[in-house]
Amino acid sequence: MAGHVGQELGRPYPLVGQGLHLDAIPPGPANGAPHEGPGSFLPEAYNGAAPGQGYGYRLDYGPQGGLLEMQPGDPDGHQALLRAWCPFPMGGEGWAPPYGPAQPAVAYEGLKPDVKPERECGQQGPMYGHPAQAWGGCFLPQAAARPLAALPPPPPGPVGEGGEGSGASSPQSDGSGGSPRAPAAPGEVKAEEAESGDEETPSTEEMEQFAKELKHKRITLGFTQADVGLALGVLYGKMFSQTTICRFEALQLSFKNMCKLKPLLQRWLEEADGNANLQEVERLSGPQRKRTASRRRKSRPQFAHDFVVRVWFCNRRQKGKRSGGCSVRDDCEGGGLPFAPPAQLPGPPMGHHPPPPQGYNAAAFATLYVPQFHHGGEPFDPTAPGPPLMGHPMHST
DNA sequence: ATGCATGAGTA
DNA sequence: ACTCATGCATA
Repeated sequence: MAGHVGQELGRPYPLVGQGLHLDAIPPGPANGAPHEGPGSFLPEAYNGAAPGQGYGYRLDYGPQGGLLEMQPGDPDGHQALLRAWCPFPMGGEGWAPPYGPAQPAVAYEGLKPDVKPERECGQQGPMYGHPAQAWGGCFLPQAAARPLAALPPPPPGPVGEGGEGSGASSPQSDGSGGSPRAPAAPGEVKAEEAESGDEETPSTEEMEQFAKELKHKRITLGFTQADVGLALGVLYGKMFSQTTICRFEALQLSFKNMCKLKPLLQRWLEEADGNANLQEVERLSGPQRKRTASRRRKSRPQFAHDFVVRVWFCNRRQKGKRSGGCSVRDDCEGGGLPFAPPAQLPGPPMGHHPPPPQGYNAAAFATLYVPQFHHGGEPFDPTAPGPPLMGHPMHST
């Protein structure tokens, strides 16, 4: 379950590019409330457990974060949207943890090779003059890591791995100690590799090539290594540190490890690249419907933030009406609040956003992971007053 | 970008 | 005891 959030196969909603993109919200540090766990900027923050339904993501805008949940059958993702953020204190009135506390999750086991890697040789070969651990182990062709495409659909449940803490927590699928060595000699045992692309055990050259490409595109797209590491967490439930991404790019990981990470990074790359292209296309496709001209274009982070705030108010009004009896149509207009907002909003509304984590490139990250909202095929600004938000069920309070 | 530490898995 | 994956802290 875990480790599989956002996997394309089972992912109910696509990432940026088609309709609503809720499966990834830029993680950020908890706002205000100094508490650990959910909401804090930790890997665990992504471990929204969703036993039996949908996929969960912590939306770190609130003090306790929020669970962004997506479920099949909610094509527009409004349900998810409305559940995206809960302004109420955890456990407090109005708050019902969708799935309970985050649970320790398993790693991205899908990438664990089914077969024990077999070393073909035991020669030393610290490639690229890097760490002693570099390029250890190699696979025989049939021992290649399972292609991502063959991974089982993301079973519902906690995502990612429990906190990485300081030590490693990755499952050691191999453990075979042995002299590091480059993978199979190019061309020798990797015949059937061609068709499936790179999901098969790549050759050293391919790996180098990929690492190079990754770095290049990453930089081109404006992402930092940390961004990528975070993205993997969001997309696949297994977050990686800047260090790891850096080492991957520098080919400083064991070959086996490289093989394990490659599919994830490859997918990230495709995702990021694809999105970039899409945006370019949209940009070039001319001035379609101009958004409300007067409204300045918001940055995506701001956009997402505003949306959250907006939903909060909507829910709040709705709640008020339910108890107050007012039955006037609520158009979610920003003005004329039927009641005064709480003196202190627990989330983004009143607080200020703490600085993003080190190396976190919010702008670039948002470009790829902040959802874009569409309504009837047309993109719309959920922070704007109007129909789009209306009529959609709200998160039960 | 990398030295060092850590913890899981293995022999 | 040792290998390995990984992250933190820091240069």
